[in-house]
Amino acid sequence: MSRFENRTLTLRDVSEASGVSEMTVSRVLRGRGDVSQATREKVLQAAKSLGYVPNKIAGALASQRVNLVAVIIPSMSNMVFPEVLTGVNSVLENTELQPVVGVTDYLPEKEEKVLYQMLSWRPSGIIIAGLEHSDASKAMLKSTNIPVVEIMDIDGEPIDSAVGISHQRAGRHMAQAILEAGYRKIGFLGTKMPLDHRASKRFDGFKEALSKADIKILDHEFYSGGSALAKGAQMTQEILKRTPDLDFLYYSNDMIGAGGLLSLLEIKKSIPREIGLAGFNGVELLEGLPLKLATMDACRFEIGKIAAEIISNRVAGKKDTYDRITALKPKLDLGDTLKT
Amino acid sequence: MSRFENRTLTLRDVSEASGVSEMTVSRVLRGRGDVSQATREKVLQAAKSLGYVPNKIAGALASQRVNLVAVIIPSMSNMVFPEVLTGVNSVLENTELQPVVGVTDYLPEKEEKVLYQMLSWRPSGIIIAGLEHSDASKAMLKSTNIPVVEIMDIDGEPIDSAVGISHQRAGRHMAQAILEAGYRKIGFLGTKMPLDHRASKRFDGFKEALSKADIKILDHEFYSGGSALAKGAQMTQEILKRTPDLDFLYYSNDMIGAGGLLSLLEIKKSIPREIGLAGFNGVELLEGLPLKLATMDACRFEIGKIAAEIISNRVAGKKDTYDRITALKPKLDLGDTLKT
DNA sequence: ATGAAAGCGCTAACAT
DNA sequence: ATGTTAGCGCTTTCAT
Repeated sequence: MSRFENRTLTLRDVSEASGVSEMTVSRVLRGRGDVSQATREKVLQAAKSLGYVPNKIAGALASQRVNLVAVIIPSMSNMVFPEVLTGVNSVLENTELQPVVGVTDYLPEKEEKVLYQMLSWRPSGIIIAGLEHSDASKAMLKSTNIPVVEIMDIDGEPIDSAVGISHQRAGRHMAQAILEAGYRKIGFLGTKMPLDHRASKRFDGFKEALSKADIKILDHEFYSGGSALAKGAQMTQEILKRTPDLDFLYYSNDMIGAGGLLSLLEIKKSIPREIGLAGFNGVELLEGLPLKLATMDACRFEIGKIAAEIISNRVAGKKDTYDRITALKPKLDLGDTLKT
Repeated sequence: MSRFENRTLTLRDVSEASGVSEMTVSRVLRGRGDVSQATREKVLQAAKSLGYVPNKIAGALASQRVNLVAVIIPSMSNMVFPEVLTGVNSVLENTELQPVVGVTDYLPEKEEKVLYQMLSWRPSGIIIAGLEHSDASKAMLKSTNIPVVEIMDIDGEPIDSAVGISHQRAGRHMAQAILEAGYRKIGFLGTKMPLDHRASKRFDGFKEALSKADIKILDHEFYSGGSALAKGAQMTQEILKRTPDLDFLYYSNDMIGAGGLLSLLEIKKSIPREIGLAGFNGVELLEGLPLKLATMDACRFEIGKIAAEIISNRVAGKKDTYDRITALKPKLDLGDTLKT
């Protein structure tokens, strides 16, 4: 292509090719208005024919501005976080800002590392899942003077601001709906993940609401790893073998709930009469099952969207349009598996 | 925290706090060996107590090295690309390199934009899905002198190197397996996505192998948008209403295949006797269905892993351990829905 | 509307 | 083992 095989092109190359100063080239390329039409065209033409791509590293260093937003999430592989990202993207697409994603695998040490990495790029904002962080992570987040939005959860004190739902409340509400429907012998099935604080909070809220009605969970089952659908089926069989008189199963996520649902349909259980089921998340993916699983929408897209709006507003210097804590209200969907 | 609320800390601050030159601080922080134990500790201590986070922007500019690998994929929301990313991560985790992901939504113009954005950060390597790119994208990829690995597909000429499977071959093989099993009245169900070249190639290969046996697809159905599970169910009902004597349905992905499978079980079709089914991708997510859908593994994790290895080897200056084109062989899994 | 000079915060290369 | 100097490729600021 070019004669310079071993280095990338610089402003200077475009400057020489177009016979205009580097400064003016820079102005044209950043789309600033104060350049004559004639020079603008000359420069654009030269840049294009050379195949010049600006160096953001140098630009960022000089301008002290990095149009990156760090998004730190625990996982990529379940349905929930990709949808949060879609929400983030939907907003950032229309701005100069660009999301950069880091994954923590639910490990605080990894969160710490990822956060440090991200901060070392001096992003314009941080969106990070959860309110629970290691001391070191908290220290980093606090001492930074860029906007920080903690997402998904609002049961706790945010460092800067937070957008999410109350998982305790979500658990309570599901319990109340189950009790109202007349179910009394309730089992819980979830992940063996002490570090998934939001799942724990849902479980806590759930048990709390039950105990107000003097009901206790009759049995529970936890899993880790493996295909969620298969695990859901397997755990369901096991919990029912051990405690056959259960009349309701609350699953900590829709995927294992769907596995349970399918396995119960196969053995011809009558749902929701004989046994009721509910999951959590509202994953659209699962629409199309023979019966629609009762669930609660976690407002994932909305959370991503609002978080990105907060960052983008702050970066633009506008005053906040959201409160320090934005509490979204998850909608309960009874589906076909929670009798009314 | 610190007295300097409005600027982030620099090497200079650490240098002053520790009474050591900036250069030595830099050496310590980059973990280079040529520093005495005493100074090393002094510096580390100072950096930690100040809460110093290095500025990679400046470091990258000075060293002309950016430890970023751009990963450009069409979508985040289906199961396939997150798993590729997991493969990429599994390798890059053990290196200095860090993946940065860009999403194109299967749109060539967006790919062009994302690629330009990525290149402007001067990454150390590029992993990009597919072999089909706009002329401008190709020009950018060609004129770059960093390693470029095109992934998922090998039916075509790579710019630099490629890792993937032949989707034409995958389609052919599935067709052969179906024919061998004795099915003759075959329907196809897929996405209405002319820009998903890999799906098209599978379809082409599939039709080609059928026509060698003088068989033509009896009917087909395309969809776009919506929940894949639900769409699969719906399309299946429709194609069978229109062409009731179909004895096999080939789905362009496992998700719609699963939807079809569930809907056929519900109307008590005998699978695989009365009608056979197959999908594509081998999504682990679906293990746990009442019947295991026949499918073909797309080697997603492996593809990501090898692509990252190629980049990481090249960056390390080692000579290539993989060929220009690495053809992975997808395994056919007959499951329970393709009779033998 | 255009240009010249200075410097962003680091690191390479060369002292000592 | 440690320090000094000179940039990296841009943008800011100040001239013209």
